Amino acid sequence: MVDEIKKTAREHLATDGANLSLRAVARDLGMVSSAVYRYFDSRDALLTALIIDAYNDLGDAVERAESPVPRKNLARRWTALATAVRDWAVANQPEYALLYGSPVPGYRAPQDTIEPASRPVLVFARIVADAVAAGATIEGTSARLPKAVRADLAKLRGQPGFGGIAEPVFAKLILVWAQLFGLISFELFGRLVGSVDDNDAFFAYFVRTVATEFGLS
Amino acid sequence: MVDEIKKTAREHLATDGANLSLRAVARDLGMVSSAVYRYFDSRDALLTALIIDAYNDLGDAVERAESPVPRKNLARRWTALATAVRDWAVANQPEYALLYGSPVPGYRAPQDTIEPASRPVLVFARIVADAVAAGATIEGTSARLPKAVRADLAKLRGQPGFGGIAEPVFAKLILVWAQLFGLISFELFGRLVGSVDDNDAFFAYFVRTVATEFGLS
DNA sequence: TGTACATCAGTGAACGCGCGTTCACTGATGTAC
DNA sequence: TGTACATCAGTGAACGCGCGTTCACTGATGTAC
Repeated sequence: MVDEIKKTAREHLATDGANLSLRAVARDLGMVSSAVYRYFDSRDALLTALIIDAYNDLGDAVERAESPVPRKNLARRWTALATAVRDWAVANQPEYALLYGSPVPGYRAPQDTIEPASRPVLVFARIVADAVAAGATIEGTSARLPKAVRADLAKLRGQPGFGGIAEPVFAKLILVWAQLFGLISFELFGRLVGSVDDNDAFFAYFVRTVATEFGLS
Repeated sequence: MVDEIKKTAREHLATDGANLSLRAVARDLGMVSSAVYRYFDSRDALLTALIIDAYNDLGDAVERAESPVPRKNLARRWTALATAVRDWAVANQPEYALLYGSPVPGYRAPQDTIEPASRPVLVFARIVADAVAAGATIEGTSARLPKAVRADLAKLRGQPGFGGIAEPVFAKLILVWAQLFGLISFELFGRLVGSVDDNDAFFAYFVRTVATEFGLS
């Protein structure tokens, strides 16, 4: 039943975005609005459940795409990762907007969204770490990194999954990650209309340029 | 009076986001809700006015920052541009979310938002065109550009402001533009929390790396 | 096999609130003669 | 200088709708003896 409610709520995301109506969801299910309270404490609790599910769904998709690729084939691992993120975003636009668009007014994401939210970037970090270990030359890492940034990034080196990534590479990782999501947002939010029409081809090109920048092969 | 309404509506953007309430705005102004209809045809018309104003405000800020820089100093022009975009976004977060965040559910942006929306990227295009004219070497433009993308971008070459920018450079321009907004969105929407704390320093670093990639000096 | 009881998913009415939009109107201000 | 009139910003009530949340409840199902 919880799943039934979430499924219907997910459909409503498409039309209502984050101002999802609990009553409308109940109506669609043929129940009375108060019945939903047996399964979710409040509208925000339902929204949180949807957000966590969406993060995990994306995390699953990414890991499912990347893990079967041979560890040594770094370029294909990166391609699988990036493509999986975009494919998921295209297939689940309302969820993507919920996760990566404007914050929902008045909604504070609770702590338990953090872990699922970080799954895709951890996959990327592993690829980059493996590239570094394999001796890849990474472009755009030779500029003097400001002390403050270096200190910020140094804190993360201790965390599992980030070992071996030097600060300038880490900075590059974040910049490329922002680029990936910036590009997907541009595409989905209609900012490429009028310049790029073949989004598949453009994205593939982007993926290739990044592979080159990271010296992946 | 129109300005008064828009000013109050802008304040409401901060708390309500795009589901701005016309009645709440009227209430704040000490008028009755129907009075607003003397100035705006509907809630959507008010929203459109806010969007156009925001685009123009950003456009003004960008042009004001970039235009006093000597034409030959390409790196400083790019820095002025990028910094102006971010400064504006930081200072006007609700407006930024309205323009560059998730699309408003049920709202279709009318045609007259297009021209103001393109002002900042045109400034960037001019800088890139000047760099090309000055013989700069631009990184990440040597990969084979897919035919479909090449065709898409070729269409834009005829338009004023884009002359002289070859397709691979154009592709790079778009990718960097997506990166700029991706990074600003990450910062404002809280996705850098826990990795980068000193956002100013990190952004400055980003700006420098891009200047290098474009061979600006 | 039959009865008594507990569980619990879902009901229905209500609270108190908000919204966008319409419509006939008031009443102050400015203009024309 | 004084009167008649038009303009028009803003009013107030109403329409019809939606919302999240609460609360006492019904009634079917399953369990225990």
